[in-house]
Amino acid sequence: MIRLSKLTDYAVVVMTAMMQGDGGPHTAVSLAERTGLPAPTVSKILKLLARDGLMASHRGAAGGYRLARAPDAINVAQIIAAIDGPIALTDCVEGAPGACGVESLCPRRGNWDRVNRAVRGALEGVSLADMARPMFPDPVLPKAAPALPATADAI
Amino acid sequence: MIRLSKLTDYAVVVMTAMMQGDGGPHTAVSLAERTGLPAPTVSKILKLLARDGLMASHRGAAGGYRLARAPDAINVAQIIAAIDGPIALTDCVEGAPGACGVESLCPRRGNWDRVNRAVRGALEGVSLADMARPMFPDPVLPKAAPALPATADAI
DNA sequence: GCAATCCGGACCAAATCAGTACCCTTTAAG
DNA sequence: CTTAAAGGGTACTGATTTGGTCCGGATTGC
Ligand code: FES
Ligand code: FES
Repeated sequence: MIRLSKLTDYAVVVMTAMMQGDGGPHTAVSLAERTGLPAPTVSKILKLLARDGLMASHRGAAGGYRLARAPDAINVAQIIAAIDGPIALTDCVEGAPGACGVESLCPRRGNWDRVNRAVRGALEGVSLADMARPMFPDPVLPKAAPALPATADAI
Repeated sequence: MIRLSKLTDYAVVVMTAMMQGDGGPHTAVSLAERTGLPAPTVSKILKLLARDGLMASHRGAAGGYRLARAPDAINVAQIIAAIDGPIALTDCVEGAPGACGVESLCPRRGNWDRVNRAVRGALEGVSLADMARPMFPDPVLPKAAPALPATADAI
């Protein structure tokens, strides 16, 4: 189903949660409470995001995390890259030669690259601000539940 | 790493292999020989592709598989959908409500949909014919090995 | 009728992922 | 200076997914 990992999903949840409130730093546990996610998991996510420079972390007694950039300067491609590693759909797109089993027989040894580029472009086009745009002024408040068109939408 | 499954990769290998030769049907084992993949696996792939109408199958003594459409009328999105199931990056994009754990707290309960659409569009833009375009006139013949720019390319 | 071929499902082993726990380092507050 | 509140890192385990294999049918051509 080509799904991205649940952690990445959570990362967006956490980051959107950080967008609200004053500019002060958020601690891991406070974010966990607000998102309803387990605290250790939130901590893990924040660490990964900080490692890639999407978060500014501040240690010590009154420390916490803060978004490193404005929400519209962060796109989902960056978030995915931080959690799941580089965006590469296949093995053979990497630098490592021999990663692919059928290497010498395979006709399109570099054509997935075209697909990669297309997907990456699509992902870069969506910013964190876009993801947070609708509903979130405060609590749940699903204004009549958008009623997704269900399966008819999946390819 | 948001990778697509190895089976999907193989599916493209098999399909490009089917593009060469006359219009006659290909048997599963002959394709296995030519691609170097294990025969049962090839069979499995062909079955999945046939189920989604990408292949025309013919049973019986002189049976085999055949591409249902012209190579440029098949895009990678369709192949992925056939092997991996519908292209949906997250649970909550599906029709099933309650699939997502943090549902009621989650702010962007339909915004991954935007990302999905973008990715799907990107995938639909690449056809099977595109994937097979360079090298394949006959055997391996890697004309000086494209030398992919390695990691610098991954996001 | 017989052999070749596809069809559909069940099945197992391996890899990956999610989640948790533990301990260390850093830093501000008192 | 001391202490406690935070993040930093790593390692482990259970659950889930994936890759690959197998087998007993159903179909068709000779
Ligand atoms: S799949 Fe990697 S070279 Fe063909
Ligand atoms: S992740 Fe599914 S509703 Fe939020």
